[in-house]
Amino acid sequence: MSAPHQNTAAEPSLDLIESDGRTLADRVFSRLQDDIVRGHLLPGTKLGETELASRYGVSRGPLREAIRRLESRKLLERVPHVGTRVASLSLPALIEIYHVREALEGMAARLAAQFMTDAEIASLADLLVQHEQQQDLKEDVAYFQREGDLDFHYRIIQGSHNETLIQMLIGGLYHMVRMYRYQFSTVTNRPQRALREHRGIVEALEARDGEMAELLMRRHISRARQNIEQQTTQSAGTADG
Amino acid sequence: MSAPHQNTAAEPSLDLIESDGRTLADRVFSRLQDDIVRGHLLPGTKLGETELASRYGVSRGPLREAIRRLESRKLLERVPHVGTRVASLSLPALIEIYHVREALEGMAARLAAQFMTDAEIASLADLLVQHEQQQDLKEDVAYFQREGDLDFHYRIIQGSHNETLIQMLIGGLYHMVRMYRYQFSTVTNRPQRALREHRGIVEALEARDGEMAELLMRRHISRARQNIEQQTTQSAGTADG
DNA sequence: CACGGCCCGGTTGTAGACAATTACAAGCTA
DNA sequence: TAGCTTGTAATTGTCTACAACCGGGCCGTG
Repeated sequence: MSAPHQNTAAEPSLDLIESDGRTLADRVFSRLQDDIVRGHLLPGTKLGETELASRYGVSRGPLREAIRRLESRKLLERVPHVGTRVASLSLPALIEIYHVREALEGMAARLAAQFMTDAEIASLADLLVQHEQQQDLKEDVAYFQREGDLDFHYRIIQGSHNETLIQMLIGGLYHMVRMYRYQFSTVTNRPQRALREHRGIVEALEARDGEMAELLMRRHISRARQNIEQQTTQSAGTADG
Repeated sequence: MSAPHQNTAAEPSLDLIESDGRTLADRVFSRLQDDIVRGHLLPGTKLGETELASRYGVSRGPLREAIRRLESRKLLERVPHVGTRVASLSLPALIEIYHVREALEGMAARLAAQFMTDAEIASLADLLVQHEQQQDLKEDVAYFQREGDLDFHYRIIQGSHNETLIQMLIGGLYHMVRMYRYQFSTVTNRPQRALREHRGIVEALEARDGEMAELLMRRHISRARQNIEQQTTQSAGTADG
């Protein structure tokens, strides 16, 4: 097993020597964020700078820059002179996020009804058809819930054509949502209903009915939140929306 | 005027040697942010790392960490291998921010009506009385517009008791709003009306009427945005809200 | 005279070494 | 034995030096 290059993928993440356009700090940032969001690094894990630096094959400089950026995204918690650990998201914090999503994505849906092009809406409808087929076939439902419906929400958010809004949701909140989903390996217990709600939203967009789109989106997210609250007061967590 | 210490305020920012609890990078971060927001560094200014480092009396390491954090707050724009410059906020971007504020602060007002303590609301009412007196005396109206009414909005935001929401508004958007105000040295042309609107919001809070508080706050911010749009299509900008 | 390639100064990106602070543990004292 | 003090190891914070990359000016050529 004597490897000339560091190409062996024994550890979850080792090499990022190959150079694209981005800088080392950028790549470490992406890599670390992915490891956190996908649950390779569990919440509360202590992150030693020296260890991480050698693990990713970079010096501590770029690593620290990546840490700083992840800290401002609330994915890492840092205490001066003490250390960095992976942020542990609490249930109340998650509920807060869903409340904010309700306001923000409701707004996004309203703007999307106004600004999305016909082509974008048609593409979104196509996506929904794919989801319905996957749903019918019972084929990898987990995938649908994990990434599929995020695509749905992403597209509507970007359809708002409001860069500030897009940045706040996709660049900020959604990392936490995704992290939560991976943490609790949650598969919604109401996929049928969620899918119906998605379809209703698309229909509102097709009708260019902004108020209706906002109403339905808010209701959709609100129900997802209520679902989380219900499930978690009993045992394990679950979400969609 | 030969000063033994670096107490002379000739340059906008020179010394931060005195050590409190925080780390160097943190202090540089605060200092830089302040210089940007208050307009000591004008939008579009090229920021050389070496020059800045010597200006603030630190090495490039802490400086770069501060830059990275300001970049994720959208106060700096960075291009790899090229350089960093102060973000120049465009009018469309500002309008976007006000649209988001409308949704977010409307939500904050609704939550504030639910969660603010009686003491907090009373204190807010006191603040408003102070503003009205300043207003009556025509005494430093600029101050009222610059910082005074921000206090008003800050308190309601924090009254929401939703940490995510607070972070997004006060930790994110409001820096841009403040920067805009300093840039255009804007004094609202409708202080009377803005003050009346503030009072209406407080009354809704006192009545614990969340829906009314949200409605009034949204209307308040919407009017401020319309005011900006009107003024800027003609000549200089102005804002409140 | 215009255009393209090359060289050079300067800036940013990265690495490694040094200093400062914290946390833990062993030893001393009451 | 309990509590405090102090010493030590390890980690983080900071600095200096080196390497890689970009931009602008110069020269040669069509």
